[in-house]
This record gives sequence, C-alpha cells and structure tokens, in this order.
Amino acid sequence: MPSAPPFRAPSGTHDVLPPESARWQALVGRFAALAGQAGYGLVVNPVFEDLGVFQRVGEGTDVVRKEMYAFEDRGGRPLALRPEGTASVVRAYVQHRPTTPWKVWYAAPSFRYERPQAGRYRQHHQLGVEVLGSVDADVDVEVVVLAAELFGALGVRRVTLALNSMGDDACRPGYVALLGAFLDERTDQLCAEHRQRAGEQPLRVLDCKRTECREATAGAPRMLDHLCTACDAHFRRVRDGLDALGIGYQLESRLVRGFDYYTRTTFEFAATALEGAQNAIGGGGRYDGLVEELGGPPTPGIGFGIGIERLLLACDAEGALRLPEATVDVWVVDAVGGAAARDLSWSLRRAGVAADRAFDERSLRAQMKLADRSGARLAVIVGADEQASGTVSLRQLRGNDGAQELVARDRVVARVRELLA
RNA sequence: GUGGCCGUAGCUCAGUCAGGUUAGAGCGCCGCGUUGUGGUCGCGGAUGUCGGGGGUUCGAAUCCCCUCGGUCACCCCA
Repeated sequence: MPSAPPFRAPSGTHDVLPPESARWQALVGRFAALAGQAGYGLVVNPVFEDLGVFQRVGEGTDVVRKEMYAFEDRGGRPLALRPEGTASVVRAYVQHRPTTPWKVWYAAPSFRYERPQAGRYRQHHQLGVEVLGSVDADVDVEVVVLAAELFGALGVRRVTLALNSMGDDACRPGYVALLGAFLDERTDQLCAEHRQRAGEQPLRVLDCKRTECREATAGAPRMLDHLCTACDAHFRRVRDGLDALGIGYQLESRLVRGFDYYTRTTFEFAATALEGAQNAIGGGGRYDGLVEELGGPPTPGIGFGIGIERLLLACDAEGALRLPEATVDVWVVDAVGGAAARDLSWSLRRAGVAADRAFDERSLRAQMKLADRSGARLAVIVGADEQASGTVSLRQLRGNDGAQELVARDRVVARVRELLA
C-alpha cells in the first residue's frame, strides 16, 4: 500500500529513467563520436577533489565562494564536490604530465549549491573537452567548432554564439585599471551589489544584468579595443577560422564568464528556443595561466562545458533528438512453466537476437499482450503441444495477418534470423 | 540567498474561492470475455494517510501557521 515515500531525490537533483535515459545515452554517444573523431580521448576524474583545487581556480567567483559542496572526510581532509570540470582535468594534467597537446573529453556531474529551477540543478551534468599545451588559435577554433557541431548533429538549430577576448597578462591589467577608473567616477550609478564590489572585480560589473549597471557601463572602455598586439592577432586568427568553417558568432565585449582563470578567447552558446533565463547551454574559454596556478609548468589550455540537461531541454524545444521506442526483436511466450522461455531467450540472445520474456507464469493472454506492447516483431510461443512435440510456434506480430508457423525447437534461432532479415 | 505561484491515484488533471454524506475523471496498470494467442471492443478491479506536520472547527483536500518539494523571476551559470 503506497503512501508518501520517506525519501526522495534531494532538492535540485533528479533521476534519469528509461526511456529518457536513452536520450542521454544518445547524446553522450554523439558527443563521444565527434570528440573521438577529432582525436580526443576520454578522461574520467574523481567527483571530489582537494578543496584547494577549486579555491585556487575561482576564489573571486560565486561558484566557488558561495555555491560549493565543501566537506571534510573522516580523515579530516578538506574536500569539495566539483563545481565544474576544468579544474579537475588540469589537476590531473599537472599530476600525470601527459605529452602535449593533450586533448581530452569528459561527461561528468557537477555540483553547485544554488536555488534550483528548470534547467538549473544542484547536480547537473556536463559534456566537455579540454586541450592543454597549445597556444595555437586553431585550437580555439577546433574547440568552438566541436561544440557547434554537436548542436548541429543533434538538430538544435536555434543557437547563438557569443565571442570575446579577455586579453592576457600583457594587456588585461592595463585595461582593468582603465575600466576601474571609469567605474570609480560613477560608483553611485551602479547597482547595490557592485557599488560594494566594483573595486575588487571591475570586470564583473560589465557582466551585471541590472539596468543600473547596464546604463552606467554603456560607454565603458571595451577589452577588445585594448588588446595587445599578440592577443589581437590571436583573436583575429580565431575569428578567421570560425569564418572559414562557417560558424557564425557575435562579438560580445561584456562576456566575462564566471571563472577567474580565463585569458584571451571566451565564448558562450545560448539556446534561443529556451524560454527561461537558463538558456546558456555551453561555454568556455582559454586559460593560459591555470596550469601554473595549480602547480604545473607554464602550459596554455582551453576548453568548454555543455550542460546535458539544458541541451536536452533545447532539443525538446526544437523537437530534436526524438528517439524511436526501444524494442526487442522477439518475445518468448511460455505457457508451460517458464523453463522454455528461460532457455530460448538465452539461445536467441547468444545468437545476437534481442529477446525478452515475461516472468511469474503470467497467462498466455497476458504474455501475448506484453509481446505486442514490447514492439517485438516475432513471438516465439511454447504451449503444451509444442512442448510435447519439441517445436515452437513462431507468430508474426507486426503485419502479415499474424502469420504463424510451427518450427522444430533446434531450428528456432535459424528461422528467427531468416524472418528478421 | 531574496520574492511570486503551485503540490489531489503511476501520469495529466477536476474538486479548494462560499469547510459537510464512502474524494472523482481520462490515460496507464491488473483480471475476465477467448482453461492455446496480441493489436480493436466490452465488462470488472486495484491503488490516494488530497506533499508532510501543527492549528481553527462538531466536521478540513478546502481556512491559518510551519515545513519539504517543484516552478517562475532576481542572482549566477551548464
């Protein structure tokens, strides 16, 4: 007698069950194929890391300052569930020092303690790639195009790409000083939060969506106008590459993104078919200082993350990724106790035929209903007569007027294969 | 973390505003019509502590408070 269940998935988490889980499989499978085809290997990282790994990477960011699942294990070690994928991959790079360029992809959960809503979860899942060890602008292009290709392969068309460059150590400090001076003169025009924090995070103010900040920064200096020669050339090559490959984008000088580690190229994909505010389906950028930050040798890097849940919502909104219902080829109906179903189903499966059966000695009628609903094309039926004569009845369930034939038990697999061919 | 809305069978929902006999529908599920045959059709059946807890009342799905969950916006981002 069911009553209110004592437990449910924690707030902001969710179960993925069949048939929805098949879409996950398909999505990850497509991505794995695309990444593999481009020379990326799978990386699997721990779901928690030393707390310091993430603190080092984003001490000025909301994600790290107020959204982390941080805890101590029984040995008193400070740990945290990963809030994003890049830090773990970079930590693994520093630890193992693979030869470069190191091109990897992952599909893994991330954890952020936020107020849940549609498309925003406390445990969500990301597909991502990282490339470590190359400053080549063509890597930036490869990474961005890879994400775009995934959307295309899935049939998600209504996607916009925002592109920006954050500069590097040579030009960013000067720009930030310029921006800081600009903001200092109009602190009182900013929103409440940034009136306090504009000094420490001037770039954040550009990203603020509040109208006060928007208006106050309308005439602010743009990073893109202050790139040094090297960053400007790099950015130009990135844009040329995207143009050559037919990937459209919009320059977005306000695109700052949520992590401190970005340098040069940053980008964000939004699904415009999504109604809600949570329409960013992927984003990333270059992080040429991050490996050193985590104790490795100077090594440039770039990567992106794509939110699986949001991407699936975008698929829904566009009617993409509609999968046919999963079916087996054959359903084994056994009215004589179950042993025949047990043996025949495995004979078929061992021969590569997808087969299923009922349990619990259901009535013949009930088993036939299940056979029908399963979508199987054939029913293998064993009743008392077949049992006695060492045969089975093979019935066609899809069309052919339910044509039925009697087949010797040792010829079942061969005949089934013929009929399915 | 802040604010608005919502929470009735497995699913989608009616009933809540004006508290009152055993809480309903459709779909799905199970069984039977056919003790050896599915799809259609017909008949029958099961399942709800009306999210949870407390309160008001003779009486609460319905009113009040708290809480949990969802959702929308802010914020942030995938």
